[in-house]
Amino acid sequence: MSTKLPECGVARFLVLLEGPWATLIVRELLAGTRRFNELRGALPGISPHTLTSRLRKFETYGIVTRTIYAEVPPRVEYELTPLGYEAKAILDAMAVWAVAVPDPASVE
Amino acid sequence: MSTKLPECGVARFLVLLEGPWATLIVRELLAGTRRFNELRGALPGISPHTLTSRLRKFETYGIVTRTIYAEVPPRVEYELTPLGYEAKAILDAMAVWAVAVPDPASVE
DNA sequence: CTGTATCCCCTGGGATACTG
DNA sequence: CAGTATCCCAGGGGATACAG
Repeated sequence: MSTKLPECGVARFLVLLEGPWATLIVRELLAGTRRFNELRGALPGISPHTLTSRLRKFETYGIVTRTIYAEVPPRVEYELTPLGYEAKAILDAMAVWAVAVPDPASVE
Repeated sequence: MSTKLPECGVARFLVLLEGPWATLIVRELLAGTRRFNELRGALPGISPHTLTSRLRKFETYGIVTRTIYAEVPPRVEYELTPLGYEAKAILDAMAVWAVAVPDPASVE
């Protein structure tokens, strides 16, 4: 990120899971190994551009592994590393809390 | 956010705490009531523009209250609502996990 | 002090087309 | 199937100046 955020754990998290799709991709992988197009299908609206971009970033941070099977047609599987799986508790907590927050649209 | 994300709890969270500063502001308020300039001082680099923008959004979602004291000079205090405080566990978890993730810069 | 108003930049993300 | 390459857009965010 261009913005220089303060040095704290939360900021590290924000840089890693930057952007609206990042967290959703991790969430999808939480359910198990996924192939490129399986992820696309599970994330309606995401473009291959974005998906590739996020996946590559996760790889460099070591929270996702990319396994290539030299077959025809080619097959590539993405899977969370143990470290990646540990994010599950956080995503679950995020979902629970967010649902409790009232929707301003329904209020105003 | 312009992007239409899937309908799930995690997505709600992402929309609400959109942007790198949002979460950090909540984190700061977790420590207690803060005035506008106290937040600015605690968040080096944030512009009044951004701070105001995020704070207003939090208000509309009911996770932050804005109390205005008709004094001279004017004083305005921001405080998390009980609902807002409940996000503490999530931010703590985020920080713990993120610190465990290796920094790719130090690896490459 | 607490914002608001402009103007500009940057990056995530979409759309589309094309390759190994 | 699994990407990569372009081009474009939206909006978060910074800087600065100004207002209540």
